[in-house]
Amino acid sequence: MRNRGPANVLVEPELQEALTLVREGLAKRKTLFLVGVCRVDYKGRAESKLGPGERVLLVKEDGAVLVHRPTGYEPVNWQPEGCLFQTRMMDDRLVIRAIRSKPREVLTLTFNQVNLAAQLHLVDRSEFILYASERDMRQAVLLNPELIEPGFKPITYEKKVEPGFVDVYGVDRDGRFVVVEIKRKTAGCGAVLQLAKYVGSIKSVVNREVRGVLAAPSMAKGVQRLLVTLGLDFKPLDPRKCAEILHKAETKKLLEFFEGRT
Amino acid sequence: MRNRGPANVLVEPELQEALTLVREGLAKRKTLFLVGVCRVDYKGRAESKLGPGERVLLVKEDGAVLVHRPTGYEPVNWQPEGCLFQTRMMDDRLVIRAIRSKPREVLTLTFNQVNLAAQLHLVDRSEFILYASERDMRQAVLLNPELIEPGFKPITYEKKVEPGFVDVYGVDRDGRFVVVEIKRKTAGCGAVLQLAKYVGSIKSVVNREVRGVLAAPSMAKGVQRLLVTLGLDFKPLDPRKCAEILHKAETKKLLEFFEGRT
DNA sequence: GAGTGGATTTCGCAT
DNA sequence: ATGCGAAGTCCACTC
Repeated sequence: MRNRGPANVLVEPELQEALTLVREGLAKRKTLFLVGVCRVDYKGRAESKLGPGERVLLVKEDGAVLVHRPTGYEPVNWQPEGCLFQTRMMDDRLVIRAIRSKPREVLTLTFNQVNLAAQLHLVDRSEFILYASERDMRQAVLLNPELIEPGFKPITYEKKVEPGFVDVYGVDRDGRFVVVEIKRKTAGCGAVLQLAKYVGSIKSVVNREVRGVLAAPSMAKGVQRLLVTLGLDFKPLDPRKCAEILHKAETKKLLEFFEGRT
Repeated sequence: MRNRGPANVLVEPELQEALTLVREGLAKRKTLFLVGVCRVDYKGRAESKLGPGERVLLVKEDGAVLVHRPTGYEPVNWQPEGCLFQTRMMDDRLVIRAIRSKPREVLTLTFNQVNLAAQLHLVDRSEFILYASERDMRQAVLLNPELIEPGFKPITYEKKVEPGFVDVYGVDRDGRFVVVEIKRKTAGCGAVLQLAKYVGSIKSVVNREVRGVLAAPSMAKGVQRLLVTLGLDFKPLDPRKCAEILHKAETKKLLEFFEGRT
């Protein structure tokens, strides 16, 4: 039943056996999975206590720790990547301690019983692609300014002005200042008012014409009227297209990197 | 090797076997654990793609889903509690789909290979106690206003005033308005200035005396002088004691609930 | 149901 | 290092 195949798995092991597996896994930087009855104590930025119960412990290859109860999206206790470990038997219990130094935080699990223990080496090199975060859309606009309009030249982004942060700030083909407000999804009145505030704020400083462009996949109903009233422009911007642009740029960068290496 | 003991565990199963275990686990509302090579696709508020690689899938008893890569605190993809599942074989691959209705989000895992599959029923009834979040401390003050001072009567909390939000707002034994600013840890100058701003803001509105009380476990050095200068008060407030108060209140509520039922 | 603020938020980037 | 804003944030709670 034990130590079979590439996955090192123990079912209903003695605590001492589990300890051996845990130590080996930590030493080899493998992914650890432990299910059993444990107490959990955390002390650091805050302090928490959790009495005995059956939980799932996941220790990742980078030292991240997750303790999950049988319900809920969030871990009940955790430790971010890069922490150090102590393991030992104490009073017939298996104690696993994960220590983070900055800030100082200690997470202690005390197992009375282990039902399942596994030590796994996971190979995972694929790239994760998320379409359509606002940040990505801004990046795409900076890479391909013509997404806004022909001749648009970005100057800065996340520019701080009085009411907040301008997504992208630049000049158009005629040299007029342009404030671009990007929204990941259908732009509502809030986005327009925000843009108008930025335009007004910059206008009052530079004392010449400033255009405002709202870039979003679509507008909520009534927003167009508001835009027209305030003299602002709208430019449809597809999050997925933005993601493609970024993906291509990333691929190009990788290619250049490897060209530079060969 | 299979279906042994209380934990139903499969090591290096055929996909069809894994499917059976997954379906049984979902039907019986058990905790599911799957390790294997899979693709992950998400579509909902955003959209993401992740090519093949070895990952850990955790499905909890309330339908929460977590997909973890071998590194990092956060799941690469997930689904909050309460989602529905579809499972099937397609082109010799095991497909697990977790669907959330509001907002509409679909998470699809396509396994080429399963290295480890487990179906577990976890019993976990212990109460999780977190000492000292600011929110908990505020709650403790509302439950036991004498933590601030004898005769203190809270009126509202999280009261919006010009510069931000007042933690607790009330009247003292003499009917004077009191603004309470709670800090979870040693209060610095920032807390005092924040409190002073709130006091000033409210004073300008009500046009009579307003006291300010800083409630925190301790003060940073120099803070006392600042408090005295600004005419504000300090009240030591122990986060752990607050946690105890909340714990007792919760217990009392439970008792009342069960009394009401019998 | 929408909106607001906290979180042991984490994460990433800019200063 | 520090600070700030975004996040498929989640989560609890008010309106």
